[in-house]
Amino acid sequence: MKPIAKQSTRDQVIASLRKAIFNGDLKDGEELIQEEIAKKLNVSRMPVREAFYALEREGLLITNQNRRVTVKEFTVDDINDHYDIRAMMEGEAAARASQTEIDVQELKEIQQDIEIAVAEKNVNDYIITNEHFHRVIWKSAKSARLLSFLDQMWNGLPPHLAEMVEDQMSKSVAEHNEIIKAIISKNEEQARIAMVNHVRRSKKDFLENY
Amino acid sequence: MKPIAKQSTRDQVIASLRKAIFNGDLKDGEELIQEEIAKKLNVSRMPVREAFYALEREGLLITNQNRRVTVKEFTVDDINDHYDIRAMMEGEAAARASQTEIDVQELKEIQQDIEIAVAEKNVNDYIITNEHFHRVIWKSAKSARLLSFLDQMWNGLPPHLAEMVEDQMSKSVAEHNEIIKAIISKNEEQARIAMVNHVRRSKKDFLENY
DNA sequence: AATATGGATATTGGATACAGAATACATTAT
DNA sequence: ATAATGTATTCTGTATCCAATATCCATATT
Repeated sequence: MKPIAKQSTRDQVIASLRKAIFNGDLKDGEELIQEEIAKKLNVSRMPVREAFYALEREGLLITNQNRRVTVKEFTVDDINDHYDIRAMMEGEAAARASQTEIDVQELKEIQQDIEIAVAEKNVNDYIITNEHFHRVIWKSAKSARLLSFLDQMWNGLPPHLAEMVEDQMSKSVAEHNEIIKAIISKNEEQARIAMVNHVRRSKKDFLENY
Repeated sequence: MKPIAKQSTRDQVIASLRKAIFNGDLKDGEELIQEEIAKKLNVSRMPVREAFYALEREGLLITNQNRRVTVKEFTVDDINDHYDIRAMMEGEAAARASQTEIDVQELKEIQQDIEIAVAEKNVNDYIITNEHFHRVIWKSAKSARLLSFLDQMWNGLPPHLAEMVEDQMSKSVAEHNEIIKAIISKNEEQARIAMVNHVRRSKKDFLENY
């Protein structure tokens, strides 16, 4: 038996809003009204307010003084910036992970799950398992700051903007294998480079489909 | 005439709490009660709640489910981590800044102000001008993500833990000059190295006085 | 007709009130 | 006496209420 993961209303609202933004149900630049969202989600305005605030800090919403919040519009520059910084930080995480007793077996197993998802063209499974892969590396880097920032970035850009095309997924698989190889051989700089390349290539594909 | 910078109660509470933590008025591990803080600051619980939430995301407070928030206790590992990640990010910022049309004149002027503060042994002025110096570089790096993360880090560790000793301030001045030199010569890697060294040395001094 | 002014409306920010969860304490049973 | 259970208290989370502010629209003024 596992402990029950209680979720506050606020966190549920955050999840709902994030999902809606990622789905495209809430479009870029759209104005959100506390009461409307509250009514739709059948909660009071209070948790919605706190959710707005949280998502503003995450960079997904923009709030102006006493004015409605709007869904952040991402420019090409924003996306470039996002991926460049992410590449640096994920690279650092991979480099650090390669120097620790990271559970390579776990990584390999996740990678197999990813390959299954890709073979089945199951985009949803791909997204979940891919995130898992990255998170194992982040965790092994053993840096609270790095983890927190990577977390913010992972949630910080609506992925719906780029469709997960088949082509992209298989490229990803190959790149993950490069990362695993570098980690196994405990080659710090190779791990960094492999990860940076992986993220940079994602950026390119993202922008091409944008 | 400048526009009046209205500040929400929430933001004022955030500022008060941060200051209290940095001063040591709120000690590591201390439990905070929403209503107590609200009463002390003569506001309602609501802005206090949101301030708690914001400071939790900043890493200064820890909140447990339905339980009081506590002031984060920083271990030596946390401090090492903090400075290491900051070194990486500030290094990146300096490297980027060196490749842009950064206002070197402004940097030099700030540096002069820092030198005055150091000569006068005015710790408060030193803290303000030093932050200014760093922020100019961050801004020139032209990365919203980097800026946001550096901002979080700058506010993320209570500086009261280490006294600003005279010795440290003068070392800082010399290091800043190295950074300026590298930026003037538009030497990207040199700028990065100079900044990384600067932050790493700060860490050492911080830990020695800890 | 164009611009400014004043008031109505919409919406947010903050205070208060109420409900639910966690802890501490007392009481009971073994 | 010790452990388990029930109860009271404290504090947090959510809802509702009130006040302040911004926007919108109608009207007046030049």
